[in-house]
Amino acid sequence: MPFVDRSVYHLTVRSKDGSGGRTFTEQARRVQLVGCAIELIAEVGYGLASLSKIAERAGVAKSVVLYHFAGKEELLNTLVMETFLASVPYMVPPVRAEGTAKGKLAAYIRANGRFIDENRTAALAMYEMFIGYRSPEGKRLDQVMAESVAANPPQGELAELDPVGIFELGQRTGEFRAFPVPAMVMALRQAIDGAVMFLVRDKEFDVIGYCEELVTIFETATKEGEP
Amino acid sequence: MPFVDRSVYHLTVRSKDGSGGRTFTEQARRVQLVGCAIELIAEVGYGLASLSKIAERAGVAKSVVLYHFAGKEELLNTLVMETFLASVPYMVPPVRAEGTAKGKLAAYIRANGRFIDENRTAALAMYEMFIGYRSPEGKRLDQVMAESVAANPPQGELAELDPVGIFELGQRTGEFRAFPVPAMVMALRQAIDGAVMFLVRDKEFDVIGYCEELVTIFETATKEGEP
Amino acid sequence: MPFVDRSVYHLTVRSKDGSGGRTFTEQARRVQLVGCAIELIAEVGYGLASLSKIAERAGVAKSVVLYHFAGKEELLNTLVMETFLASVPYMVPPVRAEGTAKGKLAAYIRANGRFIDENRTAALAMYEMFIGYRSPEGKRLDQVMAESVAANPPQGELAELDPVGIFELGQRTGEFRAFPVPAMVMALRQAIDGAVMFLVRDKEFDVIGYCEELVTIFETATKEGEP
Amino acid sequence: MPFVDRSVYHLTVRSKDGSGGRTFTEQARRVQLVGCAIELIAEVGYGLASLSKIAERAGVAKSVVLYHFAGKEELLNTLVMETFLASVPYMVPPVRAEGTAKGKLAAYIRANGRFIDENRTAALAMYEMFIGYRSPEGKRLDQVMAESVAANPPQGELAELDPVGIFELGQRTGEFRAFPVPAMVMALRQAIDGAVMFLVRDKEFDVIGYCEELVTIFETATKEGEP
DNA sequence: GATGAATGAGCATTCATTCAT
DNA sequence: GATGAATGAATGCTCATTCAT
Repeated sequence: MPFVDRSVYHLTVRSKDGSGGRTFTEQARRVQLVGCAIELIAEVGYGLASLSKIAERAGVAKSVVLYHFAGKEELLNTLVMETFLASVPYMVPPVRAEGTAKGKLAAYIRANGRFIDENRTAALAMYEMFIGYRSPEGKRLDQVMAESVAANPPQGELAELDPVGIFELGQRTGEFRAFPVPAMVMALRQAIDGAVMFLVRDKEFDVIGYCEELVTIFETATKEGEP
Repeated sequence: MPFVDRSVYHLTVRSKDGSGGRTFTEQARRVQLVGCAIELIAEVGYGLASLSKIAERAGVAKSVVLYHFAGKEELLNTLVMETFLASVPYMVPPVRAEGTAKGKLAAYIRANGRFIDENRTAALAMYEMFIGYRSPEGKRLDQVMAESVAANPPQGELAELDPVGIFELGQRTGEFRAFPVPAMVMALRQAIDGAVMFLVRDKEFDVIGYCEELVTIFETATKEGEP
Repeated sequence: MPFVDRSVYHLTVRSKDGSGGRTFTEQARRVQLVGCAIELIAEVGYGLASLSKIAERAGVAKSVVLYHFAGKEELLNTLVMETFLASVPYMVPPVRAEGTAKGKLAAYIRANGRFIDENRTAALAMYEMFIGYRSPEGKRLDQVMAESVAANPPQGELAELDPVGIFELGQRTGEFRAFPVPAMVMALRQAIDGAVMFLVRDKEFDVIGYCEELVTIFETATKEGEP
Repeated sequence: MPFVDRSVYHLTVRSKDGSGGRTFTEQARRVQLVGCAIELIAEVGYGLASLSKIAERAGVAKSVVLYHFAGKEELLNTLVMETFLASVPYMVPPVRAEGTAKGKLAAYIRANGRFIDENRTAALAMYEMFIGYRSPEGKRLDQVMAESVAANPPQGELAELDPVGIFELGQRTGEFRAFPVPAMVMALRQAIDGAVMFLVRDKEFDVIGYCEELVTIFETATKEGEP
């Protein structure tokens, strides 16, 4: 799982003093445990992923998990954040490289597809988290993240993970017709998540091909002059 | 919730000997409990919906739930089947009334929208089930249903809940371009489920309007001559 | 333990609808579990009294305790309230029967002694609770009770468990000298609790005799003309 | 907390070979950790005072505590012994300076009051220990100490911390009446501990004033010719 | 039909302690 | 001297299910 290797970098970067501050062992365990959590959640879903099972999968005692993470919540937060950060290098450069909204849209879909294709387990786990997670107060992951985003908006690259900017650009330049942006965003995001649903059924599913079809669908659906 | 009243009919119909066979009280309790389960799941999600809370909401003892349903599994199966059956009268007649594939596609999306719009709680619960449910063997709801469908394919009306026939018809008649049907089905189904995701955030969301936009998107996306 | 038998009466009386409302079995279990909790706390102290050990002592599964009590907190509340209520018939009538403050003071000490003498285990458990208990927010039992008393002051008999009224009466009538009442209350209450400390060391300790000595001590210590 | 500084001296004195034998660092760490334990226990009680929290308060790793003390038990023993030893210079000289039993009794109460007044945190911690502590075999602190005292009776100054000698002296000289000494000792010790209970409720409580009242109470309660 | 009672498995979390470095 | 890592036992609690009435 290339995703997990890459995440080591991010874990280190994000530690308090900016220089690491975690020992090598600690770092490795955290990565291993996050990896096990990803695998487990991808397999059995968020609801059935317990700390015991994560520990079992990692071959350590349950208390080891709680030694390295303050609680279930922190482990999960880390896992979500890791996956998000891991997707940034997939998504941002290709979108930025395109000059037109149409080009950015296609790049966005293809990049997302590539990330899912190359991080199948992590993508599945994230999907499970999105649909199954509830905070202690009962909030869904997207609600929690929406609030967190409202509190301190993502700077720079992270902001570009949201396709809303692409659609607004296209409507400003006249490339796209005058559809309601939130509806188009939802349809697009859900359609992309459909790739993960296919993966659930078939681990060998052709994610790239599916996304090419999505490019066609959303290029025609947004084109000026339609319908 | 008009949906639940209607479901009484189906519950009766589906009883083993084909003629009812459940007493009126039994029937009423099952309906009541399924209704409570729907409300609870819509509120707190599948993972946090326990039999105790369902019983509490119904104002009966926990054991009553297990008297009327063999276990949590059966209650959930019933709830899913009920909701599917409840959607049939919304979906089938409008689609049948249309002569063209394009007409059927639009009718399908609008009918589905109307069902979600008029059965918000049930639609939400179903969505939660789809994402949170795992069978005792670890299978997701769609996997279980796919296998069940494979074992004994739905006859008559139920078969028409699947949009695959519409797309195949359109490609045969030349109305639609030559896209891969499974991809288009997934994109469509996921986009429609997006209406429920909006409902999660905003109970007053304009489902009908969103579905009109989907009609536009998928009419242009399927039209011959594109892209 | 006569105390526990008596407590059945109070448990019944205190139930919501005034007529019981708990089944006989439920009532019996609650009494049994409170009894076991009292014994255990008296033996090992509050800190080491876990639900598992209470259940073990009662010969039932741990979950049985949680079936009959909402949580550890409720079990403990019940136990404290039971013991308080059980002490009322010991304390109030003898104090009321006396006309003078001096007579009431002696009656108070002797009645408290009789209660401790005849409910050694419960008295010990209460003492352990008073010194060892911390609410989830970190408050001691006397703090919690002081707040609860402030919120809705005890009516009638319960109010008479506090010796402050006796001292104030004696100072009004001129029977007692002008000592600071809170200090005298503390000294008296602590001295009476000394009987329980003796019981810890020696189960056969002569509580009644000790209390007679306390009567002498506090009669001379309060008498007008002294020192 | 002057008490802790003074305790360094005692820690050194008590080390195995009688001549010190601990390095300065070792000594300082032990003092620091005992001090942190005192603060923590005074704040949250014995039951909730864990090694982790003590270490956290001291700003060291949890394992450091176990490096300097064989286990929780040894840390606690040290803490108790320290506090006892710290009280000796408060208690012994004033009592010795008095010639009469009456004078010694008053000096004992006042000296104890001064110690509590000037070592509020330590006094509170000790009180918490007395009520909350249980040895691994289930014995209370006073039981453990009673046995330890029986095994090798305190020599010299430490013996004078017990007021029993004062009461016996007074009865021999005819200053005091013929009360049962153990009862009077208990009443006195408990009444003095009442000062700590007041401190729990109010950190600014006038300990000295309270002890003056105790002097009055116990002078009249012990005086020959009474009641 | 309905329910009160009981149960064992599982959960997240805390804790004192051990050990290698 | 100090510490990071690991661990097993224990805690309060939730849950689906069984059973006798």
